[in-house]
Amino acid sequence: MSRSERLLTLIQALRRHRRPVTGAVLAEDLGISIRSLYRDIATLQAQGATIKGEAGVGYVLKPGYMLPPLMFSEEEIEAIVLGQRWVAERGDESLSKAARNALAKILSVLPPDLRDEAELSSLLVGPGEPLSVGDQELAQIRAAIRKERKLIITYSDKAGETTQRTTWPFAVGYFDRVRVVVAWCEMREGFRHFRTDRIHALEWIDTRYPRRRAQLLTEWRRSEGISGL
Amino acid sequence: MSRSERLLTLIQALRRHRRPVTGAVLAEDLGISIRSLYRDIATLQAQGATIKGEAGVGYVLKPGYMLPPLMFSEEEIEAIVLGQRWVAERGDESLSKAARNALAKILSVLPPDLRDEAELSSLLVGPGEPLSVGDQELAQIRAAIRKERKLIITYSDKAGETTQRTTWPFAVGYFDRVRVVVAWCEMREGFRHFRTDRIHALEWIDTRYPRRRAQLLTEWRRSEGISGL
DNA sequence: AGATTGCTGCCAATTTCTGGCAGGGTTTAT
DNA sequence: ATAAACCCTGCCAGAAATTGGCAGCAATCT
Repeated sequence: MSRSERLLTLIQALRRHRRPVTGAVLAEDLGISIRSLYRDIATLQAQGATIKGEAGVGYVLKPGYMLPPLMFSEEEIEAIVLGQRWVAERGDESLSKAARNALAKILSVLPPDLRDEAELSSLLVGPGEPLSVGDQELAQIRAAIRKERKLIITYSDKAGETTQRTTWPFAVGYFDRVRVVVAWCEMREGFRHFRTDRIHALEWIDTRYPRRRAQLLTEWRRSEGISGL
Repeated sequence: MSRSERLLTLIQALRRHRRPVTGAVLAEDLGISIRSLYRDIATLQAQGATIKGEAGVGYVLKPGYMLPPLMFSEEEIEAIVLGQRWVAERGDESLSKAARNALAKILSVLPPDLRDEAELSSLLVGPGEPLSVGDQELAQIRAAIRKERKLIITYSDKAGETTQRTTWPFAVGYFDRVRVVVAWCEMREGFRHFRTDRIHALEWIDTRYPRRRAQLLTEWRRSEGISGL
């Protein structure tokens, strides 16, 4: 196994363990000595991987995605740049920032001539309608989704009636003018859609909901007759 | 210089030359022997780079972007997935395909557990308004922009008057419901915006327009009072 | 036909990588 | 406070990979 392959294997090994892992265990996994492991960790860190090593504890990998070298066509890069510009323009503040960071990371590794090319990429995103109310809460909602946490929301439906519901949020739909939270509603015992601009209040309760997000998503898709992706 | 650095340098060296370059020249550039160069080329090809070598001619790199290993945070990957889904949904056919390919490339290199996570990413893009007319031509327009070629368009303005104009297209703006081609108009001697759904006919003439795309873009930005990006 | 160039196998010299050791520093547990 | 576990670095000899030269074949261009 080449060294560069091994580095990817190391990332995956780190990811498998949620709790801190000692270097000795990782070295055993990879079939290398501790000394080499330290060198590999250092190399990964130099490449931008966020591996934290604590004396007396072990290593933890800050959740993230390490991508190996990749080749994209011109048009694929155009699609990526355009997509990130759209998210930067239309996403909530936190997601927008992530999009700008991701784009900056990609651009920063391109040779200067290509970077200019991509920065000046000719695909532009027009400003959207002013952000609908409730966009600030979107970051919170996305966090709840990622952590599979229950969310109590105060919601006004189309008829104007306001209710308070405990929900299991698992997706956000981005439409041109509105964002919609897709969730299981405990009150109605069914899937419900909530426009973010009709959500008045959000309460995060630190309780994990009893189902897996992915499973809810596929079930909801089936119930709505939406094919995969 | 480590080998992996050198491989990136090689990509850049290949890109600088538009015409085929012989291995001997590249080896000279990098300060390595021909023999090692052949090995480096093979390694890059194995990593997905599209380098074509023809006996008696030399090497050419199919235009594209080679990215070194990159680390993204969870949120950054969410932004990328969402962005590509948006482009896949809203872009013209060719760009949409590029977005799907780019996404597939990224997903394919993730370890299985993360791939599921990303595939099932909870950020969804709603279907847009039905694609405005003229979307088929967008791929052509983008190609003209990339190659800095003149474009003769038959256009109906807001008042309904139809004219034929020779234009130098340099950007496309993506709005919620319309796409707008930004171009220098020879007839009006100024920057003009053309909604794609009001373009009736397109004629590609294989003449390069006399200005650089990037320069047109920055000038147009200044004239419109738009800050960079 | 001859020149140019891509491409592969082989092998010795060179360079890099590796693993063990020794020692220092920090955190956790007792 | 002491001990144990662990991260981290420098050093060095042995192991492994890389490199460059050579020889030879195939495809392409003039």
